[in-house]
Amino acid sequence: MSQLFLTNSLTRRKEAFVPIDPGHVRIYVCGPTVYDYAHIGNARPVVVFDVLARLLRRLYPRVTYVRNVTDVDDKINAAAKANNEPIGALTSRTYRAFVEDMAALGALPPDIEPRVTETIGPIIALIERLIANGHAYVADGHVLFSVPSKLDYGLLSRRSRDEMIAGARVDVAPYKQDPADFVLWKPSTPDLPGWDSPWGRGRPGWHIECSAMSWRHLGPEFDIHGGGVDLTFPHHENEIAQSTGAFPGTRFARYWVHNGFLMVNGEKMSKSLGNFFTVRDVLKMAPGEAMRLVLLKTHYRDPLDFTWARLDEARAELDRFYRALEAASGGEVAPDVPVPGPVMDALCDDLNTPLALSRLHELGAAALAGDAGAAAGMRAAGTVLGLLQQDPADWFRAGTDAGLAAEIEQAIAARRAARARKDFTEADRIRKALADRGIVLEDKPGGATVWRRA
RNA sequence: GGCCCGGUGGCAGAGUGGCCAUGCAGGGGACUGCAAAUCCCCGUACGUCGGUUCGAUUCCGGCCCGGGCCUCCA
Repeated sequence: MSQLFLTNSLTRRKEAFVPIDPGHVRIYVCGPTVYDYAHIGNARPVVVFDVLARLLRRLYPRVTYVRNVTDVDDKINAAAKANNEPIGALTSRTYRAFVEDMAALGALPPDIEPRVTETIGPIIALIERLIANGHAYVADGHVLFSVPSKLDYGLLSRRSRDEMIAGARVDVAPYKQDPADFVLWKPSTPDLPGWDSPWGRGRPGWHIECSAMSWRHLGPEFDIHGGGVDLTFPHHENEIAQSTGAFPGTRFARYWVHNGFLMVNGEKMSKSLGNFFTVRDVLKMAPGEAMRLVLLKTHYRDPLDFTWARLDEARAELDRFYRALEAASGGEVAPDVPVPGPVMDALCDDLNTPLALSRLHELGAAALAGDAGAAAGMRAAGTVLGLLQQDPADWFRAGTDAGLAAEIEQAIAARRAARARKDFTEADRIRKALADRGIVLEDKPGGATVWRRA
């Protein structure tokens, strides 16, 4: 069995992955806050950790992958108010859209998708433990985490408490004992979501939910915690403080895995710059599989610059992959074969998807030369990468209804007749007319003509 | 200001102390009625200045540039 290596943000080094329980690997990833359609930056961790989960399932007998759904949040409250829509309606509608979009990107659902609204009990229990352990205090209706009470605070982000305060942009509320302290529980107004607690009606702070949900579903200590680099501080740092503070002697997550930031046209994606794209925007321009490939063409830790040219390039690469599958196996799905070693090795080396893809291209070249085994290997590799699982015919001709398909076949027949009588002007006119509608014809050696979308 | 990433050929993007990445785009050729696809061939690549070394894109240091975090953010 291949040995998996992962870059652990805690040590900043690539380490051999050794699970706590080799019989059951447990991973937690920060999921979406459901207040609006997912943007392409949201899609990156989903796809990256989908590949990691698929890989872990190949390597270990049992994997539990937990990704939370944040359905209590100030942004949600604000969006619901702006839309004049009940909060529950907004979150369930947005969650459904998220599920659809991520499925379009080929991401499998996690094993468990806990919601904050279903985790209030564990959140309160966790806060009570923190108070009992001297890491939290009640002040002015709030419960706050006492950062100075945790001597090891700042290990993940390598930031001392003094450095944080030097940033001077922390909100120094009067009820805080220390400027670095953060909210675990805060009072709620009657018009906003709230739950009864020992500290009155209120709602949880942002960070506590992940500590509570991971604890509930994976225990106080588990293998991998994933998320975007931008969450390293303060979110992940605070999660560690909360969880290890509530359960002294435990280490919370053993491996912290962070995906790099996504930019658009060299700039940070933002609504004000006009370069903000949702997954839906992209899906109007290209198949989800092409967007997935864009996300996997860059190593997960590196910054990724999204451009429409890259999306086109990814589609062109997939054309070649599917052509190879079609050439070697006629589109037949091969029986279960192992993932080719070179691909597996690349993925096990800190999820090196760009290298794995280059090896997929090498298999593609062999498949184009007629090597059916290479094609089967591509399919197998695709099960880990979440690519190449379609029938090539669907990839090349998806989105055309039966009527259009029949029309194209008619045009092909007419062109065949024209070619038979050497009327190449007419034959080329027919082909040009189809090309103008995005349909490309290919004359095969045997005399057959096939079509595909451009 | 503090902490942290990254700078590879037209573009994207791996990797390595001395020899091929890979893909896309481009040029030439084969094939084709012409195309498309495929195959073959081609292009001074490693931010910069020093250091270590027989030899550095690869190791070390300074500098320059880009980006992230320090506030909601994947």
